[in-house]
Amino acid sequence: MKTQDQEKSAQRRGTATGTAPGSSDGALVERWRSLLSCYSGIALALDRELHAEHGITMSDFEVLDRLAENSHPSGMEGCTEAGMRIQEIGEHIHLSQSALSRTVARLEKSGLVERVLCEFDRRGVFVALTKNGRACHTAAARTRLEVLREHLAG
Amino acid sequence: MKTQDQEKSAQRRGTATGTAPGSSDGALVERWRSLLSCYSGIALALDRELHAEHGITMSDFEVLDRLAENSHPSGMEGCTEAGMRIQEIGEHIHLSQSALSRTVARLEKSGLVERVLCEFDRRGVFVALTKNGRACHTAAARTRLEVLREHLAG
DNA sequence: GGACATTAGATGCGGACGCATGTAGTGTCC
DNA sequence: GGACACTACATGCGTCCGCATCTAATGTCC
Repeated sequence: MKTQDQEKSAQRRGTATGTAPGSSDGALVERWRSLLSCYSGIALALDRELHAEHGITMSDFEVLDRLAENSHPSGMEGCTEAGMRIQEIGEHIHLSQSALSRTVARLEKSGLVERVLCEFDRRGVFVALTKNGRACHTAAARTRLEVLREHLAG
Repeated sequence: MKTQDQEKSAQRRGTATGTAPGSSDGALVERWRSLLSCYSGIALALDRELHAEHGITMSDFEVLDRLAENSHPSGMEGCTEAGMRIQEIGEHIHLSQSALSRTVARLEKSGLVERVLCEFDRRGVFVALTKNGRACHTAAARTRLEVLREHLAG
């Protein structure tokens, strides 16, 4: 189906697992491994800390973070929260639409965000931080920083 | 509950979400976001491709990869497979012990690895690539490379 | 050699994910 | 204005994960 030759030549170079030819391939895999390792370590620690200290997951925090960013983008905001469309959040987060929907549901159940039906487009939903949600985000952001300081060369 | 001040000052700097004080903190968060984004994109694509083309997950592939590395570390190997202890694999992979155990079980069920009871320590298990397992790893390694080339600046 | 801590691996459990699909509400074209 | 494609979000489903715990086999100390 494919060229066995490519792999054979890789083996001939003696570096196993495709670490062979132009060296850029090997370097690519090496970069990926390093990325994976770095991410995994931090994600594990961060998820654990966020869960232990604030009862939320990394994804939960990401959503809170987007909402917090959005609500005081320039330090000037009168209304407590205008809210963001779920879709809009989705554009700034690495989560499937379904996972995002459930994450918002979870956050709502925890009282950290509010869902407000959109008047203009009744399919849509606005999501806004509650008071508790903002407090949780503030505290969790501090936790994030601590974890990053420890695990991301600081 | 905590110092609103810190967050306020962040707002004053106008960059939201803790991008404020010593700049190293903000940079740290920025690096983390970048790492997260980079990882998420690649992981999603890689997992999809591996699943579609070889019916395995990223974790499955990682295990196959460790086994393949181990079995012909210098291009010189007579015996088909000596096998690796699960524990040993665990030292080189970012997966909990339970997840690793299940991953090996999955791979065995798919006929990609064999489990051999260890004679010396009857608690232990040796895991070795089968012929199919090696073929799958070879093919999947090519897939990985393609995905990395596309998603990791290559 | 028998009691006790320790280790290797398996497994029950609940949570989060992505994919596919369902369900409203919206735009569009005739 | 009614049919039809499309959008925004929710949900059923199967899978993978980590944590806690269990089991069986070593070691260890007396």
